[in-house]
Amino acid sequence: MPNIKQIAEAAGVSVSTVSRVLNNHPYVREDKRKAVEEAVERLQYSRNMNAVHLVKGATQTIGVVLPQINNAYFGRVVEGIGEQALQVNYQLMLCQTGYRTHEERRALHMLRDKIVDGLIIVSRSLSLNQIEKYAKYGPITLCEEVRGRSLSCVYFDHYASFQKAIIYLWNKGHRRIGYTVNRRNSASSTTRNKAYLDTLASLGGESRENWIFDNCMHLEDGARLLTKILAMDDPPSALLITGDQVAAGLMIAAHNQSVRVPDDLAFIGLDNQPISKLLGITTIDNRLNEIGAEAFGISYRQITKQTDSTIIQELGFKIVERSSV
Amino acid sequence: MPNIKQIAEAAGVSVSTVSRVLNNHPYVREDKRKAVEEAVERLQYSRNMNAVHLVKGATQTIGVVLPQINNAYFGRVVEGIGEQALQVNYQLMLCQTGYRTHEERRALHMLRDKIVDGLIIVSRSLSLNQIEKYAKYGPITLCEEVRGRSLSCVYFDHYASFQKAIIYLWNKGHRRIGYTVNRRNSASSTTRNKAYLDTLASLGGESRENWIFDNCMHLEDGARLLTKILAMDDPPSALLITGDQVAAGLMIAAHNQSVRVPDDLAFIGLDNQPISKLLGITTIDNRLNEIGAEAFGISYRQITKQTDSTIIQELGFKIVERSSV
DNA sequence: CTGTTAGCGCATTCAG
DNA sequence: CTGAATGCGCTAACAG
Repeated sequence: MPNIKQIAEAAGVSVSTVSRVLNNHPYVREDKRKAVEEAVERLQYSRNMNAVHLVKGATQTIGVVLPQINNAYFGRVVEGIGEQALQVNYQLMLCQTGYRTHEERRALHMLRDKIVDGLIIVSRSLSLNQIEKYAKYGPITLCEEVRGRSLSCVYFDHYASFQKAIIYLWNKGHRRIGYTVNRRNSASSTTRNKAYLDTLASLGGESRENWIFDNCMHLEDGARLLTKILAMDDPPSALLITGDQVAAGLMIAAHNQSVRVPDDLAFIGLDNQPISKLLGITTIDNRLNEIGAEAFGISYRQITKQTDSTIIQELGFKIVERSSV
Repeated sequence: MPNIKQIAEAAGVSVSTVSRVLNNHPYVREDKRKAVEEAVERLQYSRNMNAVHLVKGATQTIGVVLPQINNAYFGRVVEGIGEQALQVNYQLMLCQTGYRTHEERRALHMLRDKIVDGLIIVSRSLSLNQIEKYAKYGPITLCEEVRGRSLSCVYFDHYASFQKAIIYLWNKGHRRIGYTVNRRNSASSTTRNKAYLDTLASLGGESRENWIFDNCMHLEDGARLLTKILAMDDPPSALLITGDQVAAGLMIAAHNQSVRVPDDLAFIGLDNQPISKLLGITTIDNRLNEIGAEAFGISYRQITKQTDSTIIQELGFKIVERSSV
């Protein structure tokens, strides 16, 4: 592998001239440019980007932190990030954490150690305090609502969406409303719980602790959920399911066990995944692709100094009516 | 951000000594080591990994090339890759290509330009000839059968699995057997077509061009497929569906339209995804996670020079009997 | 328009 | 066990 110096020699110019043609600078005489291009071609030269990264102090790479890549929810978000990254020639470094704080910290270190120029944290275990410590090394964007910190974020309003969904169920006649969460102690779960309690209180409805179901993340969890509900003395008549995968699992299991939807059990999903359409599940479209796309946009603008302050961006949502309620 | 030189000064030692403690070298006097560690702590020092990458000529990063990340098939493979990478402290660079050769080439350039130490190509559009040109820059591993080239691979036997599945359907009494493919002109599709023709010929069965359905990749494609089949004069009675997402879409659509499975239409899926279990779809378990894990292992061994020659590895598969046949 | 030169930050010989 | 010196490959300021 030749280096820039050898190209310079071969072309009979200086290294700076080579660098100039490599970087498409103007003000290079045409014959010298040709000579360099010829030498590059002949010697099969290619830049060592690590040297470029070192001298530029940037890598054109942003890190994406998420618990697992093989997941419909995260997949959509990353897809959104990836599409935007492509547009501006940025690379994506994937950090699969499994919600282990050790791995999340490793990702943060990549920012500190200049392996990535910025970080998008799609979901996390680490506290915001821990994360914020690394903000001085580069822009960090979270996919959840974060205020009053040196962290940017893009999110959709969990509170409002829950509220709207509960009212929707209420207006359809449901009075025994429950919901599922992915992890009970996550930031969004806290918000949702508040929305649940507030909204039912304001409607004069009842909320029950045992109508809240934890650890619902995957398809199988939906099937498990049905089993649990069927065994209850006081089952809810309607559920907010935070994720269409779980909703799909629930729908299929209901079918298998001849539980009628929505008559015996009604529910509303989340994410508007393709499967919810096929199964006729009423869901909330929260524009996951856009969340990813915006998260990248924010990081990018900050990296390229188009803006200095942290950015807080909320995206809208809407209920997609189908036939599970 | 301090650099190694400033740490050396602060600790009253030379840069080489700092470098030694940073890299856990033996033969550093305890008091000097302490002094360095103290300085690192106090000045909040962290290495600029780009400098390390430059001097070491490696980045501990491998690139993963795939058309789209938001996909159950690729998700499983990447998950397998990621888990292994974590074990040995390697990073993953994601290259979402959308099967655009331009983007695939960009990934190849990352190898050439020393951004990544190796490449795993999960699926591609580019020809093997094009890809092979880059093998001199670092190990490239494909997730498909490739022989007689300077490329490694890990795969499961499409031919044998198709053969076995067809015989399985045949033994269940089916005589009108068709199949679906993702992209008609991909490497695996060619192999499958051969297996289809060979096996049916050897059984004395019939194979028909219009029993082969192209562009079947996603859930929705399964629903579309059913519509197509229902409109045929001579529909197949059984199908090999190359992907459980498509099989799931087909199953759900069949349910919605009161098509009885397996009586009116039987089929066997592929990938043994969670949804196939829930829907009772007979499928082929081709160990996608392991394909990813092995692909990483191969790359890793080659990068670390534990082996020199290209590696060709085949993984087994088995039919998982459920109730769609 | 072009070449010289001084770094970017670190690892690593080679003497001692 | 330690430090001085060299080089990894490239960019950019500077002087011409």
